[in-house]
Amino acid sequence: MESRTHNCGELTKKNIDKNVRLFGWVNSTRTHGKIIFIDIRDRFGKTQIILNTDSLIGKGKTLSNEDVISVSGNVIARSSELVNNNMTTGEIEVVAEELEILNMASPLPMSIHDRSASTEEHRLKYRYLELRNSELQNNLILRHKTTQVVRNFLNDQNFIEIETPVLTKSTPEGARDYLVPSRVHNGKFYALPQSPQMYKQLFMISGLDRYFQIVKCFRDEDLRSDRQPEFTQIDLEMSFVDEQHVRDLVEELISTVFYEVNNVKMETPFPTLSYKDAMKRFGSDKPDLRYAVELQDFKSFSDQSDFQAFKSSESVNMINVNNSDFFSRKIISELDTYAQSLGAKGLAWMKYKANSFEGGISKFFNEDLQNTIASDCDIQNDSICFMVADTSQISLKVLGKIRVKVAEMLNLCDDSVFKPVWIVDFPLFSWDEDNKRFDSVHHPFVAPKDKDIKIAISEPEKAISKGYDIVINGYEVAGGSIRIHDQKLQQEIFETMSLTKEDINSKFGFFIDALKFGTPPHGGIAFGLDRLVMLLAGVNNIRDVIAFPKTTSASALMEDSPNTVSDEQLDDLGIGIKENEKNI
RNA sequence: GGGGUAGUAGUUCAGCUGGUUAGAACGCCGGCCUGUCAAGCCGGAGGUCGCGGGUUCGAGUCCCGUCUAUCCCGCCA
Repeated sequence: MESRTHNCGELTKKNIDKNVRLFGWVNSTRTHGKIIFIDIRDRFGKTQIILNTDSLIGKGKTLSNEDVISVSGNVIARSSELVNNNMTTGEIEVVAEELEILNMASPLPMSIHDRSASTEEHRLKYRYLELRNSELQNNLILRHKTTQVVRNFLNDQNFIEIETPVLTKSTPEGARDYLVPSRVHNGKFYALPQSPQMYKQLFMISGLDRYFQIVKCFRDEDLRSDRQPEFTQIDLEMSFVDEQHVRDLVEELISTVFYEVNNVKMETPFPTLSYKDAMKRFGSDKPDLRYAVELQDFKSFSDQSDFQAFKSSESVNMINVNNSDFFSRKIISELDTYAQSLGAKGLAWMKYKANSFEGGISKFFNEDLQNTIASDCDIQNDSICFMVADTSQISLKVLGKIRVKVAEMLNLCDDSVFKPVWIVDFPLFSWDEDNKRFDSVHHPFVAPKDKDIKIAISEPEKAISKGYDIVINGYEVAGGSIRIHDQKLQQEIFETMSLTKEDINSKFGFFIDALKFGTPPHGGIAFGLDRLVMLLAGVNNIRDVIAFPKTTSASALMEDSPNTVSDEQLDDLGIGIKENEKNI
């Protein structure tokens, strides 16, 4: 095969009169009898080819889209009226001397120029074709750039990249594990890692000091637009640090990534919110700070009103947004339905126009009270208030989701703006009402604040952790903590979570054992790479930044996995499938 | 596990309160055309209306079930 002299995206006026050879796919052909235009495409771009001799035209007529061709010819300038400013190569064209069809393509089952012209089901089945689309290719290139920047940055900071096992051990905490049956040990199973948590802590015990890895993790839980069953973490851990050391490094890493990949300058230090404040002000532990709307405590006002339904509620919160005219009966009703689907009894509202409240529940508030509310809550004319009354937890959570929904409806989010925020001071434990026991808010290895070490055991619900999350534009992009390095405390934390001594020993025994042989203070963080790239790419779907993603039911439509296996394979593993589970 | 939306030609969609032979665009096949750039013009082929059942003289349309995709709740230490 002849050598390619240039790719399809690099020829410019500088190459005029050069003889070149291009390889690529037929992007489109335009036949005009005695002249044929072909756009030849590769990953780097498109170039217009001219066929204008009888033999080339004969060959050109047989071309169809996506045929793979090789063209050699001369680069010529286009006259000014023929320049195509939409193409980087639009100032030139190549007059073909030779055209070779390397491989003909069958008609494609989908358009590669317009992704929206096919259903996602169809696009996933022919993902290798969808990946010819430049938008999707750009996302993968962006992902590549991101990991390159991360590797360089961490390498410069003395981190070393170390791999951890993929066949590992199931643990009782956390998400459901993906299991891999063992042939050699019939009846036993490996688990795929939910994260390399214990391994990276063991690296610190080993004295490796600074570790990172860009690594696949697996969680067998139900999916969302920002969740895949297998996803990639940028995982890192460092020794002899406290929260501020990790956070400083992570801020530098993030701002370096955003600057080098997207040319976006981020201000450091990032703002910080306590978990408590985040819930109170935004009704979420992953608030989108691109819009200023905040929740307000409305209980003291509603208690003075005649609205009985609110008086009996533990908590009433309110958000206020502009553009009251946008909120028609229909839109309000949609929001009410949404609020109810989230567990609220309903969504109350009233509009503020010409210095008084109207509609919704406004009639329960007398004029004096209305004036007090307007001034105390800083209500502007032509705005609307939404209120949810319930337990504090439900009221905040539901209104937090309404806040996001309303911002979406009003287009308050600018995708070119990035607002990072640290969420800190999480509780160490949450009470699991179903199982009547304490559960880690992050995971069992998170250290309590120094002042809370004692109460972590005596009054677990009051202890605050050394955990921290990074939230950007409403997405939890990274989460980490300072870890427990004291063996006794680790043991006690497990016991606080009502794990039996046997369970602790069989699941975590090796790890607790390791802690006693000289464990340095250490901590780290893990980024969701897919979500980070999602933000950088300005898309709101994790599948758009993954080459071969799975559907929301965790199947792969292209290769049709998961799939059944032969009886021989099952026999080897000592596994039988229950009859009623077959063929479904 | 629960709720919403969608499934009709190769692809994306239209198809009204049930009624003759299920339409359009793009793609495909054939023809015309020397300046197009998602080229244009003329002609043609192409359908198990997701699947199963029911109601009806008659179902793409109504009812029940089911499958798939997607969004959300639960879930995701």
